[in-house]
Amino acid sequence: MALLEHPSSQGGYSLSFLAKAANNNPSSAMVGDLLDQQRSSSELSHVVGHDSIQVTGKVALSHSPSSSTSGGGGSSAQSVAVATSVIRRSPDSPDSGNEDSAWFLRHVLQQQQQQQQQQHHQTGEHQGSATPLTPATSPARGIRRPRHDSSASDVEASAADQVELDDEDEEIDELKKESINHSEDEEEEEKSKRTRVESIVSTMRTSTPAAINGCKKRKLYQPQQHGHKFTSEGEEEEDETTDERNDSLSEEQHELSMARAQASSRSSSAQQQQQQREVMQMQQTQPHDPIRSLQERIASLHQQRFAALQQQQQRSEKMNNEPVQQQQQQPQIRRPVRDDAGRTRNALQHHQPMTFGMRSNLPSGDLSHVSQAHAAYLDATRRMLMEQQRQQAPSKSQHVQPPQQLPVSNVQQPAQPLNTKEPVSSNSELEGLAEMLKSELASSLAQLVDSTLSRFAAAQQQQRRHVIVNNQKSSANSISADESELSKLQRGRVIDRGLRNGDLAALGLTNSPFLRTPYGPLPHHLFPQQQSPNSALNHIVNSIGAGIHPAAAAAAAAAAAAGLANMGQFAQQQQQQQQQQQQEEQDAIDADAAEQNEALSLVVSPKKRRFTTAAAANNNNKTASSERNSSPAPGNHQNVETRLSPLEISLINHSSSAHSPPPSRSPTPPSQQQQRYPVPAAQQTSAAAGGPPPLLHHPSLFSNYSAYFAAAAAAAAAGAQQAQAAQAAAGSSSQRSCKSPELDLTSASTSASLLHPALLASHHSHHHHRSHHHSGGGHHQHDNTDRHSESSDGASPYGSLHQSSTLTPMHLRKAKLMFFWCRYPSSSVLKTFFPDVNFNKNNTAQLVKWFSNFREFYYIQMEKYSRQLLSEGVVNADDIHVSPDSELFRALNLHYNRNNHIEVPSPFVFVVSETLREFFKAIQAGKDSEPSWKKAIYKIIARLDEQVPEYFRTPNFLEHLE
DNA sequence: CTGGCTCCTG
DNA sequence: CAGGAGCCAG
Repeated sequence: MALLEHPSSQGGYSLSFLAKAANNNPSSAMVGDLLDQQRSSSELSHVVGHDSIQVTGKVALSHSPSSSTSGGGGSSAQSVAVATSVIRRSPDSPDSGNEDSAWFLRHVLQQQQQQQQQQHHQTGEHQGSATPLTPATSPARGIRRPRHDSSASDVEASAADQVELDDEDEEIDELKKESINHSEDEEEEEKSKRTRVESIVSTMRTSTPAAINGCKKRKLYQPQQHGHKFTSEGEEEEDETTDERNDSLSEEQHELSMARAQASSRSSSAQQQQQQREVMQMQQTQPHDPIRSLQERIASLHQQRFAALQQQQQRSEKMNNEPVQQQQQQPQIRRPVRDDAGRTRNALQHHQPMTFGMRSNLPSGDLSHVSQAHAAYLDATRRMLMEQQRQQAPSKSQHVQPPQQLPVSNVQQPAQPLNTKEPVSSNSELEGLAEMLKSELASSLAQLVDSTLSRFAAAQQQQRRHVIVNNQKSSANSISADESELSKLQRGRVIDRGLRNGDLAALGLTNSPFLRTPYGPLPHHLFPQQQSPNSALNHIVNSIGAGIHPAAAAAAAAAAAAGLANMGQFAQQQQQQQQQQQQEEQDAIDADAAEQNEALSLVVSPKKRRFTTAAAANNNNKTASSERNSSPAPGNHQNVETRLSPLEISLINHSSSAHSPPPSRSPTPPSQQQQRYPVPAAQQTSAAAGGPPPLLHHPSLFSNYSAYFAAAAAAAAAGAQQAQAAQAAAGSSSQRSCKSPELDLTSASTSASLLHPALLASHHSHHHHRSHHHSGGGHHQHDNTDRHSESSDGASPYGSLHQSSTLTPMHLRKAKLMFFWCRYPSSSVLKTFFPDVNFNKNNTAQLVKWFSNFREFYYIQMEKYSRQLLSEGVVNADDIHVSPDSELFRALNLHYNRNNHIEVPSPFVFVVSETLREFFKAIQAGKDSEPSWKKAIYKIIARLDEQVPEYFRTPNFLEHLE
């Protein structure tokens, strides 16, 4: 529940920002949409892997501790319903016309036309099944999947689909009914979102750098998130804004925006406005350009997906009563949920809690926007097939129904996303379409990206940079609304991530400069690597990377590599790698997200230094963002809100809901549980219902990031070669850290997560030298340092790193921040987080001593506070809920996080509450009179250690700590 | 014996 | 926080 709080608080900001962004920066929103679309499209090919991943993630989540905590299901379901309702509404293009400016109206009209045309095209292409996948079908799926057998469900779904096409409004009404309170707001929001999206798309077309990014669909999501995180840096600003806007937009809007974005991206590459118009015409009439035709198809597919997702969500909401069904549905819903939840949350503050709950549920499924997208896509394709079959022979429709089972199949068969799903549908047509789309998208995207991006990227990049610079120059308050919006949006997203992640996300570090830094460098790193495979890819990557988010660039590079390279095997390998990396990265992403959030606060201090020019540029951007955040209240507010909100919410939930107890007693923090322990779907549902919210959040966050990371990883892998990837993985695995054996077990799944793709890439590029040295030189250093005084830093032969044997106050700060995750770090692990230190016996002991001192203070505070609670008449340890705004946390934060470099991670909040309970119980039992009565508590707390976010290993980390 | 931790003190 | 003492485990 704590997680929920964070998002909500942030959501408020994000909402306001979103609104601003929508009004002020339609382009950014467009970019986000484009990115999303691109991701989805690109992801399609790789979907299979993602799906499988998602499933696993869900399982893990469900397993976690939540079984005990069964309370939140209802809320989550409601939130889901809300999201779905929103989505449904969004599909209705006509409604979107509310936007302020005539311009918006134009766009809306155009969009509507486009949509209609697209639909027609789809139908024509797919044999008329194109009708929106929509809600009816999706819900049916949700039900179906669980039940598998029910032919009735299939019939309903088919009927629903038909109805849906004609009567989206009705669906909307239903949704409204479901979410009575939220419906009105949602509708308005949806309309506004649509309009925004349209405007954005139009702007995108005109401005389009984003479009370039959009080329690589999958990565787009991830990059966006990253971008959000890093928005402060500047280059990412547009993307972030777009993302934020997207968040605000309903899923349906997303679909539309995606389609539009794709079209816009292409058009933008060619020519902005004219292109837009052309695209519209193309869609309507016929696409002369293969790309456009592809875009249209994709857009239609996306729309269908979204519709299906929405339907599923809606049904899932309905199904909430039935946990099992919900669980089954979750996989498909996950992605939409995440987007919807996050965005809706931003858009609708009232719904925030609900959306959070939704997120939590969905995230559990998680990871996978891609998987969800795939599921949606599959659903759409299925529906199409179904319709076709109906037309031909009603009986055949049943075959289509099998799609419900698809989730399972997807899970089993990660390799072929589209194909796997299609087979389920049992229609070769779908497969053919999927393949066609994939190939077309890949080729078209690559070409488009190359040509358009190369042209526009440079100009756009320059412009963006200029803008960023200007923004940076201006004070945070004075900073353009866009930037502020971006930063806010980023925060919001970060929060979302954090929530989803549960573990690290809670930290709120997502915005942390760390993350940003990696991204900045990533593109550059990626480029060289990618260059080897394809020059074309390099171009794309370079253009994208320079102009757009690194993540987007990475994604684009990956997509380009996959598509252009033709290297079937090679591409496949990359995809596989990406998938694997994505899984691993998902965890890392969570951490990153958390870090980023914190980073924002940290960013506040402009002191950061960066070695490379690119880094400098990034830094500038970051600093600007940081300044924004810090100087204006927003940064602080966010932190404060997030901190307070989670605990408060948790408390509220506990008090209000019977189920409330979620986190209280579970030995391990929810986040850990989620990541580490695979949970059965059934459990998941229970967890979602009553379980701790954090778990659910993870998946959604992961999905976005995971895609990005996967793309980045894939790009890196492709370019850099597997060897490097292996090294990176090994390094990350070895680095990871913190101990608790029990947790480590879980880490097996999460181990990969530690590494951020971006970080890895950056590390490789920048610190590749280091890694080599580490293996060999590290020992030498130790030996030398051990005997001799720590004195000189010069010892390090490692050129890039200026190592010193002395631990500086900055190192102390970093160690303190690390304490939020790890109370009992092993010295070996600890050393890995201070690569700039030449460790010898002395400084190692010093570092260990620090943590010992940290613990001492921590336990003193805990004992003190627990005694206070006892004196206040608290009887039941389960009633103890620590609020981030409590005196205890103020004291702890003062100690470990004086400058509020990071937001207190939710896992730490959990640890604190758990520690308090243990102390409380021990004191209550009078054990404090016993000799070493604290040791038992120490053992318990030692088990709660989590891996320190991978970004803490970033060489630039210290720079971020002012 | 070493490493690591806790406890106590300054 | 750092030092020092004491305890414990490998």
